[in-house]
Amino acid sequence: MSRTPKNAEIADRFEELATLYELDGAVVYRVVAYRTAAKAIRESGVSVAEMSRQGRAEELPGVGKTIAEKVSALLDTGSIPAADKLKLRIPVGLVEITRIPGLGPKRVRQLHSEIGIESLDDLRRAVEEGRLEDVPGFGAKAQENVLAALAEGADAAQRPRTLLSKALALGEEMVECLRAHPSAVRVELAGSARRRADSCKDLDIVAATEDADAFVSAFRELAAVDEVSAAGKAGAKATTHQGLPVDLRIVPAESFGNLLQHFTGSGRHNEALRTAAVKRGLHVSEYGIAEDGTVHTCAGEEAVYARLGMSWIPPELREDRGELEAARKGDLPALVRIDDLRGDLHSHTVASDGRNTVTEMARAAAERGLEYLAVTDHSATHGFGNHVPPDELRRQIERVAKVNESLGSLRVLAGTETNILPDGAVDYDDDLLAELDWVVASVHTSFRMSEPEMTKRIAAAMENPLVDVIAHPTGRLIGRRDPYAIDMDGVIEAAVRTHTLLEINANPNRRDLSDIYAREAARAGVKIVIDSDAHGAETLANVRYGIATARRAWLTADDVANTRSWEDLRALRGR
DNA sequence: GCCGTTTTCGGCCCGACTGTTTTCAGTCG
Repeated sequence: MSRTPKNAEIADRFEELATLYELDGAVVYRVVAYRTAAKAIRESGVSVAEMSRQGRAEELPGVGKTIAEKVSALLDTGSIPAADKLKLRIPVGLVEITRIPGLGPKRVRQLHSEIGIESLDDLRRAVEEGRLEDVPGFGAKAQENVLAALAEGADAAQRPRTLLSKALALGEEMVECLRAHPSAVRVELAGSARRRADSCKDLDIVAATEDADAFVSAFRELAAVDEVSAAGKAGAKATTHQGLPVDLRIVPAESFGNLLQHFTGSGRHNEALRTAAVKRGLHVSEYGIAEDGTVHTCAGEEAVYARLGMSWIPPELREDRGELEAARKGDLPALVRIDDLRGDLHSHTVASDGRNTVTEMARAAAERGLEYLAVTDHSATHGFGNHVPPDELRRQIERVAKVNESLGSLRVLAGTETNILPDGAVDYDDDLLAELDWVVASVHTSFRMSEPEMTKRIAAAMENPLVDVIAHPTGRLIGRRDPYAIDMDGVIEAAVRTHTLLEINANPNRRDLSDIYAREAARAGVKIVIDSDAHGAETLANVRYGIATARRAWLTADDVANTRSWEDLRALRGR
């Protein structure tokens, strides 16, 4: 690899290696070890390539001497010798076949050894020619399944995920309706929606009820529910009109806590939780905690964690990123809450591409209980919506001053979201920027620069003492656009040096910084700003998704700059 | 292959579902 590979690229290579080992029949624990390492590499907030060069790769959980050496080899030579060797024996086409649901490593191996399948094309021909029937264990159903998967295309296994905002809107509405049902005892949203992940594969609802049949009937009748594929006393499976699968589980009230804990996940969190429990002689499942043949059930989640010797863990932290150890030691952070926010420092008005006036936005912010709102319309070279040329920005400053005279306690800050040009300059003169209360800078053009160029570009903007915060620092759109090539370690370093703040943009499509990067930035001492980037009064409420990301990033109120009064916040800046 | 509130060696989460091997291995979440 000639340039520095990203964590995701390194992780992909180890995922592939894990599958190759799996196809080769290696012991499952070795395979699991590679998958665990791949996940740690993918989720590292700092560059694993850089860590490896510093000889620090083994600091990653699940990365030991062997895998650290393989990372190093990958960086030096562009490939992992063990993978090259395996590929001589195992066609890489088999790796693709394992992505077909129902076809795991054992059965794919069998296809290879029995009838010489080496690729998806081979598999298609074999089914068409009826040769699958020669393979023991492959009946009519298996052939049907393979044909269906092939018909859906290579990406069949990668179903589109639903953005958290959409999943939550549906899930919360359903839960609210179900709670209103007379037989409802407890109803909670579980799964990735409860953990506030970026996106959700499905919705999980856990309920305790006095009349399961009536409750399931009510579930079938929910406005959001389209098709119900299975229903019984234990729950139901359905799909919403948007095609989002919903899983309802009905459980006895006395073990509601066990089930809620189990179905909230994540899988990794539960796995780590159970591994640790086994060492204390406890066996955890969704039905209870078994100890010496006795199964203890828990009505609430707190009791589950308490029995395992730790404090209750907020769902946003349940990703096996150190939360279990912290909970055992009583070291969990006091996560930032939406009520901690005292201001919003990124919003738009009709001056650029917003839908409301300064006054309307200010009133809406005041109604949300905020003390200050920065109006930060797009700058002169924005390229879509209305431009705000320097003269117009000066008029906006006057407008803001007038609104402040007529308004109650909320303070409107005159600001801008100025463009970071390809050379790192911003597109207003310093004289004008100096007249503003608050300057947001961000990238909206020339996304396809090389990583060093993009990093240099953003660092250069941070060097300008009048730039207070970098908005949506990676430019990602969840599920639609990858982050632009950028070295976040370099950006964080520059932020520390220049006292520039970094934003968690709360737009549910962005949530940028991500939880991973926000955690890394805060660890490095960078203060984080959580902004709505509202383009209308109603989207000021989007800060909830920014708070969700911040909580997933382990941030406390102190880590978040806009939990402070405006006077305290302005003192944090690099000006 | 990794790791240490039983361990530097010997373990490594738990249960449901599926298809088809009539007793369970493989796969999945």
